[in-house]
Amino acid sequence: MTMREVVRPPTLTETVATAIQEAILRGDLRPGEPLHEVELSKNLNTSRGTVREALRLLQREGLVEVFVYRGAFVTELSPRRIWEIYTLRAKLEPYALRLALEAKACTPEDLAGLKNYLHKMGESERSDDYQGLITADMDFHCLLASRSGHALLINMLDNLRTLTLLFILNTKLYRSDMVADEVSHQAILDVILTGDPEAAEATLARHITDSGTSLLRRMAEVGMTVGNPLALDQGSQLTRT
Amino acid sequence: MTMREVVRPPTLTETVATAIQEAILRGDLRPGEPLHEVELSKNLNTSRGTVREALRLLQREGLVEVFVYRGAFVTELSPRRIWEIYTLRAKLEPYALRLALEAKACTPEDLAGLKNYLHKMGESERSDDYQGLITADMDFHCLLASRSGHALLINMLDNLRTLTLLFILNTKLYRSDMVADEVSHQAILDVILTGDPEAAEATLARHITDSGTSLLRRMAEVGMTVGNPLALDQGSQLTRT
DNA sequence: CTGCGATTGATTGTTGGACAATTTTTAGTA
DNA sequence: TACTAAAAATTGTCCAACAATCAATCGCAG
Repeated sequence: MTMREVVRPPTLTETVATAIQEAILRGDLRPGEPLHEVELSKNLNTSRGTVREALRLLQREGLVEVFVYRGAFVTELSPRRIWEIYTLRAKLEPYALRLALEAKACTPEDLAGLKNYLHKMGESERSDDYQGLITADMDFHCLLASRSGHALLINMLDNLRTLTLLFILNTKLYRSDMVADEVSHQAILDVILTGDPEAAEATLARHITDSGTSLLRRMAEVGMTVGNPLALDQGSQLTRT
Repeated sequence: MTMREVVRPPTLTETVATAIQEAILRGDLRPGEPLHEVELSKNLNTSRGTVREALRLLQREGLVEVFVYRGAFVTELSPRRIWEIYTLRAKLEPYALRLALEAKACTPEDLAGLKNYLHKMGESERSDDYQGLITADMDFHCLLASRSGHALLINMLDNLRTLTLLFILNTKLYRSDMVADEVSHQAILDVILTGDPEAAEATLARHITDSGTSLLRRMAEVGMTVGNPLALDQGSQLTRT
């Protein structure tokens, strides 16, 4: 008898959580919007407790912020927070790639998958499929990270990527990066094929850093605040608490 | 009227969570031990729901693992997981230090604090105060990280440090590292005083990596498994899922 | 005696209602 | 208008119950 992957039927809390998450990433629930427990429990036909747990789950992913006695809100991404997300990704994702290469964990299928996502990106771009483009982009980075085999790292990167998604989908700034990103991804793929962990790590780090700074710069140009009108502190500018 | 920091009275859930956390770090609850909701709610004079939320909080910190329909358990740290924790700390903590130095965010008081923790470590060592020694060690690293001003990063490092604590307190292996750690910390302090971010980052990275590999090596020697008797895979050895 | 399946018991998942604590809103007053 | 106090809305916490699932026990065939 072959080993079969047992799929646990998701608990109701998880179902509710993903429902809310999809609503957020679909744009039905915008950043800063309050998430009332009773309202959600009515709409989703569940109890308040279940909604509470679901909201805490999303809080763990960073998609929702919870304040005592004030409730849960869709996370508002300040430029500062976006900077934090991109700097962390720039540190962690290249490290994951390095691990994967050092362990020779990238199978030919993986490489084919990467190439496929790359192809999808180009295709989505030509057909003006914004959503598809972003999805392919995320899948590309996701596959890279997953091959590290580093569970904690993979989990962190998952959350950071979800936040990146939330940010990108709520600003239309990403579009102008499409072409640059595609050639950049091609470069990454090339480096991976050489199998040099050091070089791959450096290349990926640069790609992520560039994406982040590019987005932040254009955010500043447009004067966009992504919901939270905080100070537009540039890059490595730090403020004491 | 001066701005006053309002201290929110901790919610009951948080109180319960810290109570359980302290019990775990005190060693009353050992890794792998089950945490029954009803039992805890009786002991702590609260409702089951409150205990549930507290357990999810601890799950987010990594101190507790929750399985559907099976309950919560004190996290069992496999050598593999310990390797993951130390590699991540080795990547993130030095980066935090670098940020702090680049932003010149280290005040003289901070340096005095670091020196103080260093002093405490030496003192605790001479008086054989194991707990005090570890606490001072953690405080040292905590202060370093906090000055980065990078909220996401600080949060991640907090969780990783708690896990490190859980691990160290459940193995007596740390003791033989005491002296080495103290001189190592002194070296870190020296590099910080020079103010060179690059050098400080490198020094701290080496310190953490050394601590991790040293602990893992001695774990393997003793054949210790910290609860979970998984494969004792060495360092960067990776296994596909 | 051993290995297997069905039954039982224990524990978690989920519900609904209720009340307390706190915030937010509203109304009223100077 | 600004400030204060009452009212409404929302979250925090508790309780009791039932459903769903897991762990242990028991009986039975081999």
